[in-house]
Amino acid sequence: MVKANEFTKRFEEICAQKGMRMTGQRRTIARVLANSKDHPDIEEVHRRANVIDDRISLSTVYRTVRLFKEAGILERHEFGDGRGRYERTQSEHHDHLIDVDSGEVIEFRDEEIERLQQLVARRLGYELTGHRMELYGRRLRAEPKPDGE
Amino acid sequence: MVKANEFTKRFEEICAQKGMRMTGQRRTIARVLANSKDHPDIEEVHRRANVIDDRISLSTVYRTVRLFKEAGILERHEFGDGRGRYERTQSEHHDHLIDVDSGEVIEFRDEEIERLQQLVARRLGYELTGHRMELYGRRLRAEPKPDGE
DNA sequence: ATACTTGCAAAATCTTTGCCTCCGT
DNA sequence: ACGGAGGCAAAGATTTTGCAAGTAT
Repeated sequence: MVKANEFTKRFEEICAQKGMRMTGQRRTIARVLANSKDHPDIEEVHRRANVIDDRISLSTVYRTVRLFKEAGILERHEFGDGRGRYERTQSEHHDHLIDVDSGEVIEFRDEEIERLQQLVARRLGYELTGHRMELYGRRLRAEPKPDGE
Repeated sequence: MVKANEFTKRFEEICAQKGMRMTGQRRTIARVLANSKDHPDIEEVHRRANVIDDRISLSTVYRTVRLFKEAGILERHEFGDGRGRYERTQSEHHDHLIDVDSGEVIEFRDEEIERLQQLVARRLGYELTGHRMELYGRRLRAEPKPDGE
């Protein structure tokens, strides 16, 4: 919730800047994404937006999410299942570890890996412009962890 | 070409083992994949297979590729464009760097990153079962490299 | 009032599946 | 001959788009 307003504010700036209109639908979708701490797919964003306003169509969610993505304030991931999963861009980049049994997604950041990726790219004659990394794993032991799904 | 026969042979073993039939289509598709050093999508596999035998349908390519994938002798990647890209499983795992300008795919392997991925997973309480890593980059300078695409 | 947005339905992609025929064993 | 395999077309799943109507500025 801390950076939620920041997300919405930044989006409003971008809208104003590009002559795009700040509509109720966009505001709602921005709010949904700003408050999402997980990685919802489009259907899920649609579902959550519809809790606030059930007159938002799936197309609009697709179109709005595309806007956010193009504005760089939203990132798209793919975690194995076919559809795209979205998450707002954070100041600190991070990667994901997916629990192959539960589907749970854990975020992490490893400076050393980040550094090595730059290095590998340079060694191959490239300037790194981005990367995707997902680790898939199975929980070790049964540490007490009450949450299901 | 070195391991091409190995791929086909292994597939024939798997077929025999599971009571699956060694058909002309499968043989052809296996041959195409065995000889592909790049990362063709299904359409491309279909196209290449049709050069050898134009009576292979797209469905069959999909079905056969799925078989290969399930048998573990073929890997599926996604390099940003929506469709799946395939490559036969190599003895040595490797990752990919995608040239964001040309789409060219460069394979590489970095032991240190591999090691760190294991470490990160374990640190988070997981046993690493797999991973996906793609670097996206832009070529530095114009080093003499004769091949275009 | 203008032109950006939306909803809806249709279309576009990529992939899977039903069904009947065909072929490997 | 039996049952797996293939071709074809239809169906699925996800995402995009055309168009007429609605709305922010």
